[in-house]
This record gives sequence, structure tokens and C-alpha cells, in this order.
Amino acid sequence: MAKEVGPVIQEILAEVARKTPEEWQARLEAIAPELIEELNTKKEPDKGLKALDVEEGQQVVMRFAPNPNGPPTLGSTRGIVVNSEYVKKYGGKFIIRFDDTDPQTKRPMLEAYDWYVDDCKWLGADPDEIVIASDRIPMYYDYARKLIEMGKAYVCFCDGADFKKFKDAKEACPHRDVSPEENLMHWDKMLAGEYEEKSAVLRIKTDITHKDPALRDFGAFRIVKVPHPRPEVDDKYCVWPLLDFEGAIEDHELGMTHIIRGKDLMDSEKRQTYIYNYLGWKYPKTTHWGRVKMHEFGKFSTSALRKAIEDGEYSGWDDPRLPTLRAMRRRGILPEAIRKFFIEMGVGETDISISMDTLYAENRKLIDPVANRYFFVWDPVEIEITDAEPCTVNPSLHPTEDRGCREIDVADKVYICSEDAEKLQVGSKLRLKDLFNLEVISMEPLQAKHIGDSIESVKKEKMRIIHWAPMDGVPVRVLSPDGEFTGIGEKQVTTELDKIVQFERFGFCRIDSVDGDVVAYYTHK
RNA sequence: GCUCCGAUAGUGUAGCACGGCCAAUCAUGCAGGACUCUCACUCCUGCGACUGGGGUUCGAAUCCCCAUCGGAGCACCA
Repeated sequence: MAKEVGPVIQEILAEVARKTPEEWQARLEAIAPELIEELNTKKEPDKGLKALDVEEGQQVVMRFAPNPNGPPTLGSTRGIVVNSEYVKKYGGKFIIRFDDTDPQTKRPMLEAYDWYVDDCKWLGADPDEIVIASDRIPMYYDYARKLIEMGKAYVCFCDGADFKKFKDAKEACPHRDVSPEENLMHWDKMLAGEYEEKSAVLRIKTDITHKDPALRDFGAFRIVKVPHPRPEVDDKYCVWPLLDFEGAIEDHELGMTHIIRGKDLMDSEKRQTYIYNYLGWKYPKTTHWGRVKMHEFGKFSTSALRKAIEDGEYSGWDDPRLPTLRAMRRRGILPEAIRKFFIEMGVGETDISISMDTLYAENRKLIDPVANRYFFVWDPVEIEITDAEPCTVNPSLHPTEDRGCREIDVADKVYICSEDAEKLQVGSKLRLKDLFNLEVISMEPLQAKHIGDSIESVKKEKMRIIHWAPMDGVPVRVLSPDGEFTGIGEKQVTTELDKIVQFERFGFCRIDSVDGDVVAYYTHK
């Protein structure tokens, strides 16, 4: 059969090749004009996120579920942006849920709850609902009881290592097969605080012989006798749910339709599916993404950062060297740029390592039209203009947008960057941007004479054009991921508090404070 | 040890469910050029990839198998 079809196809293909695309289009027009439009509309690349598998008329409910044990970082931002973007696209509900059920190892930080909500709003992902797991512990207990009664959960008194032995051998531990009644009794004792930490744990029965060891009887609750940092919870509970249990119950209770999360939680779905099946629930549709690593930031963990901050290594959670959202914000990275960055990144399952350059490029396009231009001279040195007439110049605030001018008074000296000064020698000609032209007459001390104002001669003689600062400028400190720059800037930058400006030939900065020295946070080049 | 994922230019990404419209999209990066009184912006040009090997097929980035590399889970962490 295939042998017979072969030559026929060859011939058809040859015929296709004989005529030009235009001829074929004409032929199509003749026999099926209604298809012409399809020909022209095909193959436009999809921008943005891929379509979600949404049923006809369905409202989507999606969530971002952090543990508030530190502030949101660029890593967590992906979850905020992508989930909220889908909700915007399809209409529905975006929920932020704090999975704060570990008062000990990943102890939540009280301030961080607000930080998350704050940063979500800043990112344009205002949550429709805020849920805090530590407020809902009784509900988890109810479901636990139900599962015990069904014979689907049991209190296990094995030591961690012992249980692992049973599990690896695909054998049930001695506690697996006791009656629901007895388990209920143990469970009540657990809740009453009669057992010590680590002495008992509630497990969900799955399939102890499952070929994937990750799926064999997983833990659902453990005993932690440490008060919760939230004052309204404090020492109310000594039995805490583990993520697989808490997440499973909440995703159903909150009516989640779709879940997008890291692929490290792929096995979670398989474990949680046992709970869903026992309770007769339908699991939400899930998608996973891989790890994102930024080239510029090495490995960092929230707890390591926390320690470094306490040790004074960083100035705080918004230190410009940190990958936190608060730092990005302070540096003048706009939320729109961050959203776009993550949306264009998509939701692939591969682990990726991406450079901040991509985010910076996005941000630069947004701020370039709105950032006023100023001179900032880092590492300044004085240059004396021996024959200068005092004058006032008015460089424009923006090279293309018409937004008025600055005003700078100049007498007989200005500051220039030492790195520009180093390139000079006696006889060098240069242009002070928006001011006038000079010829160097002495290196030590650095002196020059006025050789005209004409920009034409600058072009003709290909003089270097450098920026400068007046003697009555203000001290400026720029804090950047690569350290601190100090120098002199125009007085007028003090009117730009909280705005993003461009220091010419240096880069964009957000003006952070103007009382005393001007402090600016470096955005990017 | 057992199990589960993934692999397209330097970096990301589209295409893969349904094999031919793919000598492979877009962005960023890099190189060159135009514009510009900034090393910014804008515009133009160029560079650059289907991990390897088998198989199925007239035809494979796309389907199957193996290998390699990378990631993850097997917690009384999230």
C-alpha cells in the first residue's frame, strides 16, 4: 500500500514545485475563494502567555501561595505575574494564600505578610482574596478526622529512619493497619499535646508498594510545639499540617481551577491526588515551570539573606544588590517591565538562567522618554578655565521631549570625571556639553583656555564631548549593585525626589532622598 | 538506590498535541552603520540554534527507541 502511494506523492510534490506560490494562490482563488483569507491570517506568532485550557464560559480561579518567611524576590514574582495575568486574561479570581504552616523551620516573618500584598498591588496583581492558612487549622483537622474514619490515614509512631526502611522495602509499618477507632484516639491525643515532637505523625495511606518511592504513604501532620509568630495564633496549635495536605485541602476549598507552580511540586500532585480521590474531588488543571536563575545573583536562600542582613552585610531587604522586589522598586525598575519580562519568559518546564539585561532593556524603553537628564560627575576633579566669563547655561531636560530646561551657573572652574581627565594632555581640545570648547594648557594643575562656543568646530575637529558639574553642585551618592559612586551633581536634581533620572554618560537612577547629600539608587545603564 | 521531568542561536522564547506551509519566530545580546552636543533612545544591516545516534515515513525540530547532559522528588521544609 505504502509502496503504491509513494510515487503518486512524488508526482504531486513535483507538480506543486513546478508552479509559483502566486500561481497556486490564483488557483485557490478560482476554486475556493473563501479560503484566501485563511491563507493571509495564518502564522502570526502568539505574543504573551499560551492559552489556558479553559472550559466554555468558565471563570478561572488561580492563586499565588508563598510562605511569608521573607520578602518577595524576583523568583516569587513569576508566580504573581503569571497567575494574575491569566486571571486578567480570562476573568475570574486571583487569590494570595499564605502557606504559613511551619512555625519552626521556615518560620514566617510577621512583616512579610504585608510586604507580599504590597508588592502584589505594586505589580498590578491586586489579590481578590487573601487567605492565611494558619487561620484555618481547624478545617484541616476536620478533614484529617474524616480520612482517619475512612481508614485512609493513620497515626504513625515510627522513627523517621525506621519508616524509611519500611518504605524502601515496600512494607507497611506496624501502625498502618490499626483500626480507625484506635487511630482516632491517638489523633485526639496528638491534638491534646500528649505526644512529644517527632514522636508521632499522621500519614495518608497511598500505595505502600508503589514503584515510585516518593508516593508511598506521605506525612500529613506533625507535632511542633513552637508558638506561631502571628499573635492571633501563637500557641493555639501543636499539630501542624504539611504542605501536601494543607495545599490539597485549600486548593479544593478555594475552588481553584488551575494551578501553575514550580515543577519541584510535580510529585505533590500525584500524592495529593490520593486525598482528592478519597474525598471524591476533582484535581485542578496543573502546569509547571522550571527554576529561574538570574546570572547576576548567585544562589541565595531567604534564610541566608536574613542572616547577612542581620550581620550588616546588606543595608536591608531593599539593598540594591539584592534580588528582592523591594530592591527593584527602590532602584526604579517599573512594574510594567517586570510583568512583561515574566510574561515573555512564559511557563516552560526547563530550568533557565537568564540575565537581568533583558529586564533592563524592557525597563529602559519605558523610562527613557520620561527620565530627565542631568550631569553627575563621579570621582570628580577640578578644571580651571583661565579666561572664563561667568555665565549661565540652560541645557534641556530631555533630548527629544520638550520638557523645559535646567539652569546652571558657571564661573571659572568646573568638575569633570577623573577618568575623562586622565585622557587629556596639554593641547587636547574638548567640548563641555552644552557649555563651550576648551584647550588644555596645563595638566598640574589642570587648566584650560576657552576656544569658542561653536558646536560646528566640535564636529569638524571631532572633539570629545564630556559632561561636567558646576562648583556649586550638590554631593551625590549613587548606590548600585556594584558598589557606591560618589561625586557632584547639578543642584536641580534635588527637585526630582522619587523620580527616575538619567545621569548622562552614567546611567539611569532613582532619586531616593535629597535632604543633605542626594542619594540615588542605580537603575541600569 | 528507586522514581519523575526536561533539552531550539550567547541568553530567553515561538513552532511539537494533528509530520510537509521551517534553508525555523520574536526579544535580548554581539558586530557594523545612520541619527544625536550622553556611552541613553530611535532606525537600518549583519551574526547566531533544532544535544548525539538509531528507527518509522516519500518526507522528522515535530512520532518511537537508546545514549548523553541538565533538573527535581523519595522530609516530622515550603
